[in-house]
Amino acid sequence: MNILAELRSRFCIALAKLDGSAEQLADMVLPSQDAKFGDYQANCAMPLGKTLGKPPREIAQQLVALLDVADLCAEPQIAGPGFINLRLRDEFLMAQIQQALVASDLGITPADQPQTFVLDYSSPNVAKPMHVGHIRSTVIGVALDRVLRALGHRVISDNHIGDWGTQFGMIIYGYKHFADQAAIASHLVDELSRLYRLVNQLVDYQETKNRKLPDIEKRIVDEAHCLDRLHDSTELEDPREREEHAKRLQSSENTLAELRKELADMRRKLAAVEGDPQLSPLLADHSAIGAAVLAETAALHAGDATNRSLWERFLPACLESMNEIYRRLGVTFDFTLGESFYEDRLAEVVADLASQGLVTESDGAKCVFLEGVDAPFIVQKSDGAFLYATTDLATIQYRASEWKPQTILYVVDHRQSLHFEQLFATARKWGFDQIRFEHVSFGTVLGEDGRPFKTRSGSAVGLGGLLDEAIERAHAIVSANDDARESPLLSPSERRQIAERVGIGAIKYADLSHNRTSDYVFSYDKMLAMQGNTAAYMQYSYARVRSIFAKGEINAESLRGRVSELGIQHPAERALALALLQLSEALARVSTDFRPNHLTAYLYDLASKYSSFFENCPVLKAETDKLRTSRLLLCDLTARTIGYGLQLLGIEVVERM
RNA sequence: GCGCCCGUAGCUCAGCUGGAUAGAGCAACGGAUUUCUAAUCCGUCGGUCGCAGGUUCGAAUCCUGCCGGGCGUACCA
Repeated sequence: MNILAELRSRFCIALAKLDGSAEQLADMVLPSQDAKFGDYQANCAMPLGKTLGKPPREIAQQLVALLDVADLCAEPQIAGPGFINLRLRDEFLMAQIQQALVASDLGITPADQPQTFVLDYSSPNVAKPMHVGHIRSTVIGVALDRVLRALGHRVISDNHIGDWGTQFGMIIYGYKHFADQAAIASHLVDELSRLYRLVNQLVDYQETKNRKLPDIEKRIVDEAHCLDRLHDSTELEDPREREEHAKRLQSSENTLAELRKELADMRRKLAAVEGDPQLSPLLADHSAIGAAVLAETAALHAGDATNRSLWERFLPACLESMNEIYRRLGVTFDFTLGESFYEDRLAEVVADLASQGLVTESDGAKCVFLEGVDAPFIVQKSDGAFLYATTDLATIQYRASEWKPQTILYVVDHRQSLHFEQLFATARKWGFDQIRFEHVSFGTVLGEDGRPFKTRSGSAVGLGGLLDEAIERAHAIVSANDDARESPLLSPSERRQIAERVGIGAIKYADLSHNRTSDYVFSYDKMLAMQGNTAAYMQYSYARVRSIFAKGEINAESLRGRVSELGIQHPAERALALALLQLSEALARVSTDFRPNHLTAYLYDLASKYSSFFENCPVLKAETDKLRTSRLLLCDLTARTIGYGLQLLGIEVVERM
C-alpha cells in the first residue's frame, strides 16, 4: 500500500469540509523529516488558517476532529504553529507487512491511471564508439522503464540509434581513403572506429582552420574596435552614465580576453594536428574533407550503390558490437528503430509541415521559426539533405500512430535541451498537441579533474574498457576481503561472478544515485566503496540478510505461511517495518519526475534501517521461537525489497560476497 | 549578446510541492567484535546553503539584481 497516498486521500475528505482547494492542501501531507515528530506530518493548517482568517492551531484542531484515520494512526498530535503529526499504529504496520509478505509483488500500489509511455533512451550513433555519456542515458532509461512497468504502465522502449547521419559519411570517406584492408577483414568495428576518429579529427581541423579561426579573428578585431571607441569617449558628466560606461568597458575587456583565450586554444589544437606525424601528411590532400563527407552522406541518402552497399556491410557489425555492450549491461529494447527506418518518410514530413504553413525558407534552408526562440528549427538543409530534426519529427509521427502514447520520454543529455524545446514546440504546432513530451535530461559525467570524463590520451573512454576496469577492481576487492577471512567462503568462479555484478552494479548505481540533472564526478574508488550510498553497500546488505537464511538453513518461502507470528517490539524493528512499507512511495516519486535517485535514496535508507536492526535484534538467537520467526519474516521482506529495488534499477544481487 | 542549467561541510553529493534544529558518505578524531558477513555499526568535529534585496507565519527551496562556473545558440547528432 502507498501509505502516503492513503493519508492524503483521508485528509482530502476532511479538508473538503473546510475549504475548496482540498486536493492541493492534502498534498501537504508528507513523511516526517524527523522521527520524533512521528511518521507523517500534515502542514496544511497554516496556509488554511491564513485563507480562513483563523489561528492555524484552531484549524488543526478542527481538521483532526474531521479526520478519519483511526484505523491507521494513533491520535494525531498538534505541534508548533499547527503541524499535525501522525504516528502509524503498530497493528496497522503489522497488517501491512503481512500483506506485503504474501503478495506476489511486495504489495506495490499501482498507478491510479495507467498510461502508455514511449521511452526513448540510449540512442547511440552506431558509427561512433559508445562512451560514458551513453551509459548514463541507458542506465537511467532502463530504471525508468522498469519502474514505470512496475507501477502498471504500458512502456514501449525504443532505441533510436543514429545509423543514417553524417557519421556514416565520415566512415565511408575514411574507408575510401584510409582503410587498412587487413584490419577491415579481421577487426571491422575497431577499424571503423579508427577511421571515424581519424576523419573526425581532419574535419574538425579544416573546420577550425577555415571557418572558426577567421571568424574568431574577425570578432577580436571588432571587439578591439569597440573597446577603442569606448576608451575614446571618457568625458562623461553624469555619474550614472560614467558608471554605465565603466561597466561596458569592463565587459568589453572581458569579452576580448575570452576571445583571445579561445583563439589561443584553437591555434594550439591546430598546431597539435599539424605536428602529429599521422595526421599532418594528410592535411593537404584532404583540405575539403568537410564538404566531401557531406557529399558521401548525401550520396548514401540518394541511393548511391557503392555507399549503400558499404552501409549494408558495416551496419550489422556495428550493431553487433553495440549489442555486446547491451548484453553485458543486461539491457533489451522493445524496438530498435534507428534513423534509417524513417528515411523514406522525411520528404513527406517537410511537405506536410509546409502545407500547414509552418515552413519558412531562410538562406536556402527550410526552417520552422518558433516564438521566443532565435535560432530556427531547420528541417531541410540548403543542399536538400534532411537532419535529425526531420527524423525526430518523423519518429514522433510514427510513434503516435503506431502506439498512441500519452507521453514520450527522451533520455538525452542536457546539451540538447534547445533541440528538444524546438522539437516539441514544432510537433505541437504540427498537430501532436495531445501528447506529453518530456526531455528527461541529464548532466555530464566528469573526471576527477572536473573536466568531462576522458582517458589520458584525450579520447572519450570506451564503454567496454570502463566495464572491464570496474569488474577488475571489484574482483580485487572481493578477493582481498575473502582472503582476509579465517576461512574464505568463495570459489574462484564465484568471485568472478560477484565481481561482475558488483563492478557493473557500481557503475549503474553511481549514475542512478545522483540527481540526473547534475553533473557528477566519476570515481571508481567512490562507486566501489562499501560505505555510503553505493551498489556494493546495497548488495552487501542483501547478502548479509541472505546469510542468515543460509546459516539457519531456513527456507524463506515456507516461512511465509507463518505471517501471523509477526510482531513489532524493538524500535529498530518498527523503523525497519515502516521503511519496508514505503517502497510504493519511492516508486511513485520516481514516476512523477523521472528521477531514479528517489529509489536509490529509499533503498539506502532501508539498508541503514536494516543495519540498525541487525545490530540490535538477534534473529537466529532470538529469545523465543515466535520472535525468531517474526524477525525472519522482516529479514525476508527486507531481502526481497532490496533485491526487487535493485532489479528495477537493472542491478543484480549476490547471495554471498 | 541572448537562452538554459548550476553554486549546500575540506572533498563527493542528497535535500521531493516552501515547513520545525540544513542531511549522508569520505577525510580527521574516539568507541563497539567469546554474538546471525566488522566489506559493519555507534559517537565527536565540521555549514553566514555564492552575495544582496524581496514575497511569506515560515525560504537552501519561489521572485529580482549582482558575482562565479558549465552548456547551448542556422544547416552535426
